[in-house]
Amino acid sequence: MSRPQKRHRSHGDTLINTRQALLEAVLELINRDKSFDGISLREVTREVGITPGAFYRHFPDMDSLGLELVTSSFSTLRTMLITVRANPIPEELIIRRSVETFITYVRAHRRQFQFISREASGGVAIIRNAINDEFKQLEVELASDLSRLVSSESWSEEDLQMLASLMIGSMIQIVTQQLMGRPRGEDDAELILKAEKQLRLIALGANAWHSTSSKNDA
Amino acid sequence: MSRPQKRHRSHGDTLINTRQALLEAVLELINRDKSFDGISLREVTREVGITPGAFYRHFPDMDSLGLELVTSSFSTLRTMLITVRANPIPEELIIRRSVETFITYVRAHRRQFQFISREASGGVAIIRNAINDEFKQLEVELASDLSRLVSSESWSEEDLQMLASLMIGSMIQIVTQQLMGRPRGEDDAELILKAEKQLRLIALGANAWHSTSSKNDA
DNA sequence: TGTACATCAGTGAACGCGCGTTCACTGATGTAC
DNA sequence: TGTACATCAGTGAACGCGCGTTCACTGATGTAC
Repeated sequence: MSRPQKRHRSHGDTLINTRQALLEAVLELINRDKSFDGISLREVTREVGITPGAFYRHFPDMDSLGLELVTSSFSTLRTMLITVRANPIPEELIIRRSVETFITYVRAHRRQFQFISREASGGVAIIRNAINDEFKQLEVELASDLSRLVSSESWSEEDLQMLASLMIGSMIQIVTQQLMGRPRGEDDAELILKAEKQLRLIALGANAWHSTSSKNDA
Repeated sequence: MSRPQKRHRSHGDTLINTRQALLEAVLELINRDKSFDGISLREVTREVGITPGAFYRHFPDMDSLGLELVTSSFSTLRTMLITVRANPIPEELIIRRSVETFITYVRAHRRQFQFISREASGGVAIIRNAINDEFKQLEVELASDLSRLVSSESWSEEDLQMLASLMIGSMIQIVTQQLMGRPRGEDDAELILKAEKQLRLIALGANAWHSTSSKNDA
């Protein structure tokens, strides 16, 4: 009924919404095959439907917006990991359940993971470093979790980090494939199976680890 | 003695050199923290020292140049893999030697690997896809190599692909860390050791694979 | 050895366009009285 | 309930700049005679 009516939103209420819309606009543009480095401030505001100048009411520059995306995306990822850990896991199904939860989350937050995948080795150093710090942090946390599960007698902290890094690295790899590749034969179900198998193989390797590692260290 | 003398190079001789210089200029800009998506044609010609229009004497557009970089970078990578395979490997040292060769090559061709790492999940779809096709190809080749090494009785082709993918994926991960991270504690020697350990753990997992995988497939 | 001609990498000027940033402004909302 | 004022998200015009692409041109080199 009311005609378009010039925007001029007020403070308080819609401030947060426009801010959010700016963040989501960047994710949307990433999803449309841009890299953060190649997205212009004007594109972002155009996507949201505000004038370029209005951007500065919310962020001092694009980098700040990017850093906030890193924080919020990893916050989503952490929420997921808490879910995985919280469930009392029926022993042998731990890998299967973890992978399923993981993939479900990735599907539900597709664009955030796409952002992380793409910018983890992207061209903007400040964002790339922020992402890799977060990953490093996750590895430390996982290593600490593993130290409780594994026959801890002689797993050095270094080896646990290595194992955690291998596990997380493999999952990143799989997710990146899921998010970036064109269909190309492989579909989601196949990737879930592949992720499961890779983790299972790593777990087998971990079991065999200490019976042999010292032997080979000649 | 002779003063600068306007360029106007001739055909035949320096054609190839300028072409090469354009390719290398892009690698140089990638190395200076840009993504391919964010590099302009003018930046590239400025780097080489020719006028923007002259670019078109060598490539129809930036994408074509990028695709040629993919091809030539993977050609380097293949050369390396042939080296790794050609050496008669003294049994137990296969992993150690392979990792050493790998890291040495990466160091020697730093900027090509940087390009591949960055653009494998970058914002330019045509280049991203070209890179991932090359990786897929490498996985197929490695799987074929592995089928000769492994007690081949009951390794399915699918499982071999999974194993190859895990191995190559881990190495990409390590290399990306080597090329993209700031120093941040970890130095090269540590990464070599980590890569070695990860491959050794994967190899252990592979050895244990078939005694258990069917059990768990309930 | 000398001359005429073809080739073609590179020049430099021009074009219209989208960029980031600034700034005085508008007008809807919230608050104080 | 009504009025005056402060707040501040968003406007719209302007700026100088770097962009990709085009085009007629220049001049060094290679080739034919």
